[in-house]
Amino acid sequence: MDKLYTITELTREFGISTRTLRFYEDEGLVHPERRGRTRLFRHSDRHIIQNILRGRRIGFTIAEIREIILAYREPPGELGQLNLMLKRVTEKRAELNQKRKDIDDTIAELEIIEELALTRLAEIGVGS
Amino acid sequence: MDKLYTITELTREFGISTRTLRFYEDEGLVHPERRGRTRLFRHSDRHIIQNILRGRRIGFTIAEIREIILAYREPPGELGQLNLMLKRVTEKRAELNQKRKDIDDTIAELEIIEELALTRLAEIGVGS
DNA sequence: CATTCTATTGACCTTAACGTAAAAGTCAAT
DNA sequence: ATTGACTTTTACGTTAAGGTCAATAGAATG
Repeated sequence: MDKLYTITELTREFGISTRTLRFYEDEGLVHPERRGRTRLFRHSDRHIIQNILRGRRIGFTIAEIREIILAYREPPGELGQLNLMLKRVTEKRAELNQKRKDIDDTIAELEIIEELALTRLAEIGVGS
Repeated sequence: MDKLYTITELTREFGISTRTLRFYEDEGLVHPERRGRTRLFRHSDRHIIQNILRGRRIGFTIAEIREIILAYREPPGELGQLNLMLKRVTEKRAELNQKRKDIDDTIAELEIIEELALTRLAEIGVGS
């Protein structure tokens, strides 16, 4: 089962446009085969698309996403590059931890807003 | 102690530009006083700026941030609006929970990358 | 075979969130 | 009174991540 996906199959599955997938190909993130001129995506492409969308949801740029994908594919051979990569990983992790905290704080704030609204609703509901 | 902040005090504290703060004023998020023409920011403004930056870090647009700020300031009086607001809050919370999961998954992935790199480093370190 | 989808390429267009530069005013200190 | 640091408004510029549109090409189906 080496299923190949057409572009519209994937756009429907992920709720994105064909333009978006072609853009990701132009950016070198994904490498579909060709039958004639039409693209056929492999499982690996599909998996990468999922990663891209995940990265997108948490606010990574395409450049950052590409960096992570590449780091996964081919860990650099040179010492300097490896140390640089470790530093970048540490930075990213700190950034993500900050975002986690921001999200938790915002959820807490949303809950306060929710309670305000519910209280207000109860008042109106009783009064009317 | 009703300290007022100048614009550059705040840009330095938060690591943002004056342009950014003026933009936030144009967007109606912040309402500094004026002494002559120069802006003087209150504590409440400073607090809102912190909220904006937090929202920004987790990828909210200015419009979304404004919506949250307004919801906090003045819970709507009308029933339809209140119900709409509750729906939006529920949506936002779901979105934030998804982002939390995305972040956790990405952190896990970064840790794999880190281990790959450390292993590679050990190999090189021993070999040289 | 003609038609009807669906895909492709190339080009220019769009939006948010500021950046940047110009021209000019304010204020304290030298 | 000039320098220097800081501020203002106005206005055009920029970048990322696609959107949109036109013209063309294959593919599939009646």
